[in-house]
Amino acid sequence: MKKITIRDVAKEAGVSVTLVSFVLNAKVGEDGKLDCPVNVNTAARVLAVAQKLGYKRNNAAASLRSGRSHTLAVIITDIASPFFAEMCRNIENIAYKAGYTVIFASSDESAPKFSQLVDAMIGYNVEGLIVAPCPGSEPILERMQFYNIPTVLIDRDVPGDSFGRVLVDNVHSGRQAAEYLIKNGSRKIEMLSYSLDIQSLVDRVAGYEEAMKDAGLEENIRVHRLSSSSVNVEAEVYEVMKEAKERGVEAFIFPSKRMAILAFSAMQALDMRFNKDVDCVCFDESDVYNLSVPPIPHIVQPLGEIALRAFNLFQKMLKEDVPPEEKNILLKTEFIK
Amino acid sequence: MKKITIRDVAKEAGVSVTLVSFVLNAKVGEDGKLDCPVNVNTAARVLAVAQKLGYKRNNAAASLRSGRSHTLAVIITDIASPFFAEMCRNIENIAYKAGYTVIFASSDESAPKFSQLVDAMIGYNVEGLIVAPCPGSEPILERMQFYNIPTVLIDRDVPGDSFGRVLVDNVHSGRQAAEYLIKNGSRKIEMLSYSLDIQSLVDRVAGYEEAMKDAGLEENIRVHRLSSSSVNVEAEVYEVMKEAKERGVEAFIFPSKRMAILAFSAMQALDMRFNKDVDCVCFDESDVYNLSVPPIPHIVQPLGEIALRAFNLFQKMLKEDVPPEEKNILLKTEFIK
DNA sequence: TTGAAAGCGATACCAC
DNA sequence: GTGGTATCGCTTTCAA
Repeated sequence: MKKITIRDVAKEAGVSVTLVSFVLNAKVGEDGKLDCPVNVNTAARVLAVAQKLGYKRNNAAASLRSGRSHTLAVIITDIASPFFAEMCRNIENIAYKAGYTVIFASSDESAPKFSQLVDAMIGYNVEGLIVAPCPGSEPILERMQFYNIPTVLIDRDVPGDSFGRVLVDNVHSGRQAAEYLIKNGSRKIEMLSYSLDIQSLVDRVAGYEEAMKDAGLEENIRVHRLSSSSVNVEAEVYEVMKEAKERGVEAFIFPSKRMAILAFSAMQALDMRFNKDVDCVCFDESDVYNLSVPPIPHIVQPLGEIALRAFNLFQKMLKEDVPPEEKNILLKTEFIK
Repeated sequence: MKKITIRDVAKEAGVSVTLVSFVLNAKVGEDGKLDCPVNVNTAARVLAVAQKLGYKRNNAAASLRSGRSHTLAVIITDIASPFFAEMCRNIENIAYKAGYTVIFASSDESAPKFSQLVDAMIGYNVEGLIVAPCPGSEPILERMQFYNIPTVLIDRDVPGDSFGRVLVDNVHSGRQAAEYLIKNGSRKIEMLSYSLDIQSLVDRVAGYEEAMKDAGLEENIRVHRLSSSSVNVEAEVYEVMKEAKERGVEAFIFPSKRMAILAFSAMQALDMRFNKDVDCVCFDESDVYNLSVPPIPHIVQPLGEIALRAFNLFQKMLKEDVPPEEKNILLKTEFIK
């Protein structure tokens, strides 16, 4: 009921609060011994008393005094998206092992909410921020810079050379998808995309086009751009697939999970079968990919590595000035067969 | 760069720190006016100065002094599970509107990690905990009680009458599934489950059995219990489905997403088609359910409502003693056609 | 090795 | 309405 403070422990152990603080903050060295200028016996006694009394450090007080919070903020656009959820889990695990607590939040793609969140995080004295920026977040991210809080971008880029970045090479992933299909014998390979300029999709398309050119299949390049705003994307995709069937398209690249699912629905209606009538490579992760036999090959972001690199970069930025070449990390995607 | 404190604001505005604190903490009344004993002009000036200087409250200091943190902890078993991810998102949204920050963490079904997390949360002075307990968490949850921190259980139950609970009626959901299939004309309705005693599955099975009895189909009750530990569940499920096909089973209930996917894979291999050869009702949420036409009916937990009820219950418990009948909330599942 | 005492930045109490 | 100041629990000099 009553909170046990460092004073209670000190009194009970018959030492000063200073000693208690020393002992409680000492790191255990490799030899298993406490790394602090305190008599081992005293230290042991303090530890025992703290345990007995059920002492819990008051982080607010510690943070206030020391200026450190051992807290990392992660703001993504949508924690309910499987990609980000898995990302959060990875970051949390890594951070946890390093003694950090992580505060997650979703911006919901809203700049005002993002702004409020950033303020809240500053108020929490977070030591760093890992963020998937939403549209309009550039000026807000400047605030982190003002407070000198190391900030690492993931998933999406925004300009600014103070940020760290851990992004994936989407051009390469588009290439990877196309090359796989080419190697598998397809020639007429087409791609779905949005008419919107979403950078990751633009890059994937570019990679696809490069690979097609390299294979001398330049004439077969064809990208179907869906008007993502349309209420009737289903019909649009259906038309694309129907026409593709008539034209004898051999393979498709679906650069997002959403598009893949739309396409599969259409294919089902058109009685087109994966691996028989048409080959394909998808992106992201979905139960649907693993349902068919053989599973549908897909390309995923290396989540674990993004998380690890982002956290390590944050820690490095916290400690020292990191040169630009180390602050911009570009990872390759993973191809899952 | 330099942190702006309340003193800086006070000095710049030519008032005392007390006034600044009053103004900055005042709630805006319905009339848009600040609800505090401060001259409106002074208040406006203070607000303007704070804004100009870019003042951000130091939560650590505020929390230390006031004992309040406006922070809610949410510990679930796995933040990467879509169910929990969506749950977190809902809780975060609701809590955010109420002025709370949420700290999420996953226990990974590990009691020791859960214990560490709980200690960390206590150290953060969280005002409440919403938790999906993992096996072995009972004694750890007692600690929250010791510190008088309102605790609300979701998804799974553990004994203890100090906790709040927002759970779903799984017996009812099993019944719902069976009744739907019966109404749709099936008689030979069977169910997959695990040999393990997972309470939610046990309840769903019970509901199924009740509904079958009520419909006079007692003899058709059949529950296939998979040895969940088996490395070869796929083969096990395949056998069940194959044999079911031979016996002419008309419908299946798959009480978890995992089982549904296993079953669909097997069905594909056996050339059994949903809605044609066999009807079914699944649980949880998956892309797979929406792929087929018509979509596969499934039963989901009412996420938004669980989140809302859990948060409201936490707030109520924080303010006052809540009678047991209000502390135990049982919700109905949602049937999605 | 040990301890006394000075703050960290806010809030809360009390006096004006 | 307004302001002075003790205080929350801890870390951090500095001195012994």
